[in-house]
Amino acid sequence: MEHPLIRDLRQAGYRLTPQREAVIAVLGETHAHLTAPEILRRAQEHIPHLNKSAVYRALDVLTHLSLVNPIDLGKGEIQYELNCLPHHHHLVCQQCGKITDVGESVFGELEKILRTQYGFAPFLYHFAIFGICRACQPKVRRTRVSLVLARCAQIEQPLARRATRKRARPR
Amino acid sequence: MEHPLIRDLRQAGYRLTPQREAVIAVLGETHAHLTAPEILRRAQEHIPHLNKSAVYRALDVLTHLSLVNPIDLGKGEIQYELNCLPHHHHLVCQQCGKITDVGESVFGELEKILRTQYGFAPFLYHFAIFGICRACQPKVRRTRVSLVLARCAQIEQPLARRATRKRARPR
DNA sequence: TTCCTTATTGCAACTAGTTGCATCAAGGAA
DNA sequence: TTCCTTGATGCAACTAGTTGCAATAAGGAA
Ligand SMILES: [Mn+2]
Ligand SMILES: [Mn+2]
Ligand SMILES: [Zn+2]
Ligand SMILES: [Zn+2]
Repeated sequence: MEHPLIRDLRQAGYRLTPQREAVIAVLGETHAHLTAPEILRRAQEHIPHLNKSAVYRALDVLTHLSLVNPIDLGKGEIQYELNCLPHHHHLVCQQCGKITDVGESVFGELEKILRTQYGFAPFLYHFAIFGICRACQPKVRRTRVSLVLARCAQIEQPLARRATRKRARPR
Repeated sequence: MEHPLIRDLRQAGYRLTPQREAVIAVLGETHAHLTAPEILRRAQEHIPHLNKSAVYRALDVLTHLSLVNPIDLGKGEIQYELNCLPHHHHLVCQQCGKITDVGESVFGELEKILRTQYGFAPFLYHFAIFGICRACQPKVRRTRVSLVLARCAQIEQPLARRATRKRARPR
């Protein structure tokens, strides 16, 4: 019988092509977060001369059908995963990089407010919420940064990327 | 006297360069959301031979200091704005594209939960929340899409981009 | 099964964004 | 004011992602 994602794709009026099938297969083979170039590379094991445009377009279609979630964990790359239940979200510490998974219930109240007060039906599939984890909060200097105050204690440390570059070539 | 953002930049140990000053000036001149290429173009009116790397790196620094917010409204481009108080967020309808601004209070309960249950201090500066607006909800077909059900009524319509391409060349 | 419509692909040319390294200059120290 | 340290820039070469168009093929109809 047919993969449920493929059924949904067809039901939405899209055609099933070997290219899309390969992308779905790659995403179905793992529960990890994959970048588009990674997906391209793996899908080429199924279809050797698969073009990158087809992959990007397939990911667009699947994302717009909410069959796939795009994820930005602040690493400077977008990752993709199948949209599975139950949904989960990630707390990303800007200081140490630690990622904590949380269930979908944290958005319960937000969803209620948006539905009742705004009549808006939100898609709360997979969020990355940036901030400072418990362990890092004492380490973060209590600098007052312009308009963003107390409530949002600020980071003072240079970017991970820049720091890396620095260490790599101390001259 | 000194611009507060520049004071914050210095206080965090970064140097003030004409390049960074130009980027800050461009963002300060407008309250609109600007893309990196737009910022580059405008900043080159201040510094004609300004290099794009400097702009991207300046935006990185300002973002990591939370002086600037990067914004993804689902248009396939990242926009930037100064991080001003009071914070606001956007509800983006996936069906008609309508964008509704909401205040920061919608995240009140979420922030409380993350702080008390997880000890996590979130940065809730500027979010885009995707979903379906009140007006579009009747239009959205009640298709059951794989694992994502009832609660998350699904979109069946092709992407805006692809639709455009389609209309543009009906052959 | 064959045909037809048109969605989808591959491709090429493009824009966006990243990175390593040599050079430059901000800004603190003397 | 001059010097020095080292953070920041410019550049070039790269990867990531987008787009218009001609060719292809999915899948419905006959
Ligand atoms: Mn995840
Ligand atoms: Mn905004
Ligand atoms: Zn941390
Ligand atoms: Zn709408």
